[in-house]
Amino acid sequence: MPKVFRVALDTPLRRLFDYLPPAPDQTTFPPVVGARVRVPFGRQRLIGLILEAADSSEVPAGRLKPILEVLDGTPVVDAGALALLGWAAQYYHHPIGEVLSSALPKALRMGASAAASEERWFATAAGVAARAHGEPRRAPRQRALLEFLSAGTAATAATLDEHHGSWREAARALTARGWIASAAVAIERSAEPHAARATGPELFAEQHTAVEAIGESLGGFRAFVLHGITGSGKTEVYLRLVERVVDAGHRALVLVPEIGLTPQLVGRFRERFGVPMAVLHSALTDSERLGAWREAFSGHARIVLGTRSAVFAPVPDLGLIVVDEEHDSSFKQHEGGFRYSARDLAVVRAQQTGVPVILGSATPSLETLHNVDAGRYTHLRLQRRAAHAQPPRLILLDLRKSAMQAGISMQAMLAIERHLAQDGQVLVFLNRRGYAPTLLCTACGWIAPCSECDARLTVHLGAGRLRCHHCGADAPLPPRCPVCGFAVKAVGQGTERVEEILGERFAGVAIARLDRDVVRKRGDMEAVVRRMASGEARILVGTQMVTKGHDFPNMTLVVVLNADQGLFSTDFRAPERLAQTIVQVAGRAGRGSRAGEVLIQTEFPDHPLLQNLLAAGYDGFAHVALEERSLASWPPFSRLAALRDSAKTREAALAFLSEARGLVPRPPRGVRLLGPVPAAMAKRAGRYHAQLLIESTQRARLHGFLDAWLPEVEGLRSARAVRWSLDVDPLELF
DNA sequence: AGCACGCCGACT
DNA sequence: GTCGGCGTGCTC
Repeated sequence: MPKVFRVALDTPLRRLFDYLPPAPDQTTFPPVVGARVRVPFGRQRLIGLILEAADSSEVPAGRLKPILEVLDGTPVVDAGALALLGWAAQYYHHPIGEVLSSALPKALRMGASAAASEERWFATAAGVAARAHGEPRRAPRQRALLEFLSAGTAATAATLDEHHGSWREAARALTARGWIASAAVAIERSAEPHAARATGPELFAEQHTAVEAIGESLGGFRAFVLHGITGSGKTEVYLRLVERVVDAGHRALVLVPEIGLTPQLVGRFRERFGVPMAVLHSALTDSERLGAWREAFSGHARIVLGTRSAVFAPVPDLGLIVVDEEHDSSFKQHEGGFRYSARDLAVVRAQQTGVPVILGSATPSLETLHNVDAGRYTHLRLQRRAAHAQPPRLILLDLRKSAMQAGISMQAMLAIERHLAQDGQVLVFLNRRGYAPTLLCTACGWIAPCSECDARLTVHLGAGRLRCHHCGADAPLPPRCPVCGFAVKAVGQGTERVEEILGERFAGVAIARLDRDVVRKRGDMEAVVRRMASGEARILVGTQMVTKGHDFPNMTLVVVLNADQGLFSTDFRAPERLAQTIVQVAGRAGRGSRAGEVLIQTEFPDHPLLQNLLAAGYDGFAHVALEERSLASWPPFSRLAALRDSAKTREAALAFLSEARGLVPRPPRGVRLLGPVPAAMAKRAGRYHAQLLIESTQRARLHGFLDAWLPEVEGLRSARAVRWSLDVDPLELF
């Protein structure tokens, strides 16, 4: 046996810890790489993962402690998963222990068994003998239970529930006398026969070409961009390929954005395939998550479908990875310590595993399109819409020349009226929830501020509250100005107010709203979707949430109330986000046989971005945007990392980053440090935020620099006074 | 990150 | 006289 085991622990320390083998004992498994261990750590006992076995340690022998217990007989993290997690730890410059722990469900980190097991009850030899003598004589329930357990094989709790009602008390009494016992037994799942499954629709030529191209690559790595306009049938392409993979006895991993993992999508997969599926998303409870992980780990699930963190799910004999809506920002973890891109890691995983990966989107990210240009990804297009669907017509409405009613122009109102009269449904898109973004005093000009953020409080009229959308602060809506006592008024529009205005204007027409305030719990979103699908509601008002997933064949008009947020942002990604949002929301129109109309309200109808998007579509936009990125040397033509921090004062936040920068008065060739600067919204939730950008045109240079620099940054005294984090490939810059 | 140890203010 | 503030140091 190796003399020491190197263990990764869930601490921010960037190193492994060496332990001696456990004392010989029947209760512990032999230690192997990939198994969990319980170890002493300072005064604590932690669960970690064995990453290496070695014959010697740098640590003086006297300081080494033995492993207390090995929790797994076989690795819970196999060599393939370790390779991916190791890659991620290096690339995102994050401690391996924390990276590993983000890949394992909480229940496993707490010591739960990796294999599903269930409690089984059986009669002991003493029990069988006792029963033969007619025991127990005076307890009929106990006698019935003992008789039942003596007769057959070990019974599950479910079986006993069925035959003996409330049997637990009798079981306790029999257990006390040593006549019966229970044990946790691993659940053995028989391979389920492939149930009958639905056959898909016939493929269009383009879909067929895509399926064939990707199908030919099964068995080896290749990255495909499935670039298909909304309604062109990307999902059908995924389904066909997943089918091939599953039929060949392999397994598929499908990643979807946070909001995209709807019961609708899960239902579509379930209907299609009569095979077990594991579904992983953020709304699961710890035990549900453990259950889904076990389904994946055991190989019982043939398809693993999940959001961001599912990229780390165990999938034995993986044959294909799909990333749907690859441009979606929810694939990038942007909070907490370990900030990774599940889309990028999916490509790495596919490469390491030697399987194809499909990145699907109607609006691929510029990074992805750049990879196409560079020849790294294969571009497959779906340009035809299903059935006889026509592409929607996009029209800019000049707000400067329009009479307005609470943010809605007269032309838009008339168009809504017209489409309703023709039995169409209407989508009104506004990326701002609540009733109004501002509460203003009409006398003294006071504006309700958040005391903890550099932001205004949003009016939520229905709830009668003022809320901060940045820190969650929540206060009653004041009836009068707290400063001068005069009347206050809500200024500007949110979805709640738009719903109200449209309700007044189109009395008798049912209106549905879809935003984070409406969708609070499971099933809320489906309820809204059902109201629209049934035709009961005919106008849908919503935020970003409406851009994902749902098809309303009767939706003939889309109104974008405000396209201007983002036209003049300092964030270099703002135009990309705006173009994606407009194209995605426009794609909601006209999916049936009727042509759709899309009205975009703007004060800047001549803005090149909008003009270009209308004239040349998303492709034209992307082409120009990539040129601009290239000229300015922004990603994907350079690589970025952001060192961010927050502190109780602005000075402290800036001081740490300045010191960090001061460590390298002359950065290495090809690496630039930009900042530090306060964040755009410097104060958030009572803390001051700032950031320092690190830029390089070459990835290797950037990472080489970070490798050398970060340990020094970590050691700074001022690092203790702030909360800091490193974000590699940041999406949001300010 | 935890969790200790270690010295200086307001309370039973 | 103690309870407790968070500065500093360590974890195989």
